[in-house]
Amino acid sequence: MESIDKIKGIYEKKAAESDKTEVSNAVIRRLPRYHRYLGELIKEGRLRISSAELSKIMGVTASQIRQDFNCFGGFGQQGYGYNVKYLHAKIGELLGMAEGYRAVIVGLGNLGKALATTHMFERRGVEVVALFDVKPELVGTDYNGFHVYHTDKLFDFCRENNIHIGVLTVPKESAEKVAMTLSEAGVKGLWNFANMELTVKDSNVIVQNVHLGDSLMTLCFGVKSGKEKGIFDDQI
Amino acid sequence: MESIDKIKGIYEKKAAESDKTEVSNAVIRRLPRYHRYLGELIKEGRLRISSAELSKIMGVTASQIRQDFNCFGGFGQQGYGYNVKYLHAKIGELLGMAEGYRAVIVGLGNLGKALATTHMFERRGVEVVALFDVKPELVGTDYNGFHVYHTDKLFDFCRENNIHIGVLTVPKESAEKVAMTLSEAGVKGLWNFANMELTVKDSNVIVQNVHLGDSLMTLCFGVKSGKEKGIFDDQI
DNA sequence: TAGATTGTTAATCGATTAACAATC
DNA sequence: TAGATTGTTAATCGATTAACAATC
Repeated sequence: MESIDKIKGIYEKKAAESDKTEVSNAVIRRLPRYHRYLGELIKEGRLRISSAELSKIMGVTASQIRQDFNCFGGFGQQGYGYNVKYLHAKIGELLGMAEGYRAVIVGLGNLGKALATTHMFERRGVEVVALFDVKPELVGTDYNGFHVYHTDKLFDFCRENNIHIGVLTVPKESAEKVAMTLSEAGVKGLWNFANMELTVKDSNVIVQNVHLGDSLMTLCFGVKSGKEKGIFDDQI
Repeated sequence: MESIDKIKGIYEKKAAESDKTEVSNAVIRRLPRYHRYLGELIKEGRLRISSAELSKIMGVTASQIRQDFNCFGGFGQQGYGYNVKYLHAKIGELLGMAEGYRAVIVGLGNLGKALATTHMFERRGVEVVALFDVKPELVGTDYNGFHVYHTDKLFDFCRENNIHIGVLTVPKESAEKVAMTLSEAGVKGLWNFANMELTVKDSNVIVQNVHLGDSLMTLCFGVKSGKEKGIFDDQI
């Protein structure tokens, strides 16, 4: 009896794993880039494109493009290629652009301001709901149409407003504390610009660290080693 | 005669390739992270560390650490481990921190200001020499101790001041033109924050694109797919 | 139908991990 | 010397590329 349950358990686990559609990180990290290029093609009025042509534009192999898209089921049609708009929409969906995610930006220094000013979030279906800072001259004001709250209010605000994403543009020293607050308030993703790696215990929170300094160093390495025309893309 | 020259050519090419010390991109991209962690260890007063302990701290395998460092020759000592300060210094050297690179920031919006304000550059041995913008209210002023020139002066300035790195925080529309100017003025590396991929023809220039939007999208994907505690690191 | 191009399997390549001999 | 830990080779794993049958 016991051993049958065990075997059943193993099978169920296997099934669950397999329909988890385990897509490799390598593929995931390429999705935003596909999305950008397809957006450009739409602007240019292109209706369809083959993996061969897209591969030339993007500087990757056609094989890789077809493999990548096939991780998520067929987006194309034999003999025709891919419908640009459809593919663009599908990848956008995969990336969660249609989920209506809501974000707060914590830390309104120059970087926080820069992020609050671009259209980066709205263009990707993420709504910035509020800004947070501790500086008395900022708290209570509006910036670019967003209200600035004191960071004391962060926990309650996120609880009450169903916030999915917290953007950390605070100084290194307060990053860990803010991350903790956000995670306890139920936020699901942290976009971390503080120059340190967060150790969030809550296993429901995922952290995306942005290390601009690392990017600069990689560029310096390239300059030093005099790489022939190299184009690096930052990602993850 | 011709065929002998041909063969000779092939051999010379092979030799040149082999002493190019071809280090994989995967390794290069990990170097800044090693450097950061070693910096932390120095702050903590650690004098030596084994690959085993470092692997625990950084969440990678000890094998990988030893392989990575060995791409550049032995930095450690059997039975002892690695001298933290020495290793930190060596990796810094590899990354070009001691090269005395000089940079200009072009585009003094919020992002340009953010970069001009952090100590990111000086901490990595890169000197910011000047800022550039086209806005009349900025041109001729100083920002955070750096002089702001009109972008018209970019070409001459870079020529005359031996600038290695150009930071592009200009709007998308002007990015391509600024990149061209910088590359013609002899700049060796472009750090591109404009939300587009540059096509620089000059094969002596390397471009590092920073796509913050891609990073945000990757985070959204993670949130959507409800990845169990995942920590992504942005890089290249 | 013939031509084009995907979806998908097989082959290759490269990167990571494991193992262990060298050596401090 | 014995113990520790690297440097390095071999084994494994995963990702990319090539090839081609399926099919629009």
